[in-house]
Amino acid sequence: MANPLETKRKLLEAASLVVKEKGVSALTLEAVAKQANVSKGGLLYHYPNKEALLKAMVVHLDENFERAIAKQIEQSEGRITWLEAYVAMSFDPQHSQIAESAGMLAAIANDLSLLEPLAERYQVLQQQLEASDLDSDLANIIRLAADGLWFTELFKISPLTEEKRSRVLAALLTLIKEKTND
Amino acid sequence: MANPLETKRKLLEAASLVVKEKGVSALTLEAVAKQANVSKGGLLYHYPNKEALLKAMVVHLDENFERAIAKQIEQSEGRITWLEAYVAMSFDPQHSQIAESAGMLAAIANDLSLLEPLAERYQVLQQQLEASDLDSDLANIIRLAADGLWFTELFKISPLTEEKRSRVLAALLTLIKEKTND
DNA sequence: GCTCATATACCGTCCAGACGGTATAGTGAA
DNA sequence: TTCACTATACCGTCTGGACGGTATATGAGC
Repeated sequence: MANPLETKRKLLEAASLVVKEKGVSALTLEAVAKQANVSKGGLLYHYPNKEALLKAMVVHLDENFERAIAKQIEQSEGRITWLEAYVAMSFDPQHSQIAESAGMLAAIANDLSLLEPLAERYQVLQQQLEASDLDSDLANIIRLAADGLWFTELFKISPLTEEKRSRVLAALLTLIKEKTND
Repeated sequence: MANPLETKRKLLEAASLVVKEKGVSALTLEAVAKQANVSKGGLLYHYPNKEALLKAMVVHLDENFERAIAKQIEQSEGRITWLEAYVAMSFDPQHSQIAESAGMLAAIANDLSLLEPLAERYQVLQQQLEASDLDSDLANIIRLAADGLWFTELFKISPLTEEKRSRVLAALLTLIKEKTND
């Protein structure tokens, strides 16, 4: 104990777990504290109010996503582009089901403005897009398709089967390759 | 008075307005009743509990969307396909900002399972898609892109300018036309 | 055409419980 | 002594919803 960063991480993960298992409406300070094996006072020591906790969840989600993309690009030693990594990431069941997306749900439930850090980040992503060799409109379409899949899966309203999913992913990646530099 | 359907409609619209203006967390029975100029008891008479109200909101959203698509197809006298109408609908600022989308936010906040009617409907939409003349993977991509735009706008995390928006829409429609029947 | 019962469409109040947040006293490690 | 907590008690507020009451409409029986 006496490691504040570790405790904070524990609290964030606990919060995500609560949302994942019991839904956003069950995300109370007490529930999070209990899940993290921390007292309510302890939780409030690190996050002075609920909003601070929610903000941290959103930031955490964003950082995770970006870290994952960067890692993919790095591992490929520069052979895949940012857009490809973004698409692949969005289609990765492992990632799209990751508990951190709970932060998004929680933010929506409590206050849409909590998503603002995400919106800011999106503007940077948009610049990445425009800077790519791809036709800008097509790049946008592809990005939106990736987002569409991510959202529909998050809300469980996508009827895409596992097989169709990977076919669509392949089609998207082909589209990127085909249209680059012409 | 004494027109239950009218009152129900009023309540649904009031609920959407509350969400739109004050956010999901402000969607209380009292707030809705007040906005609709109905007593709380009156609200409870029509929707016996909060969940019933939320369900009605989701169904309302779904019906509106489908009606709008059907109308578009009808007005074009069969010259535009279902997918085209779907895409156009999703890109229509008028519609994407329509208050009814509030039902979705409210459902997310309270219980994701309230979105189930939407999920069922999506399966029908999916069949419409597969039945089109378009290559199935491409059709899915286009549909996902439309969804992606809708969601990112709903959550206000899309940096697409008005101009870029219409360019992307045009590109999507061209894509549909180009690839139909080859 | 009048009476009376019943159903519909509400109104307004009240309450138990939950929740966010505060306060306080104490503990154990560095 | 300070940091990083634990444990518990408590407060004020809000919320869903139960409840009892009321006005109007409908319709049956005479």
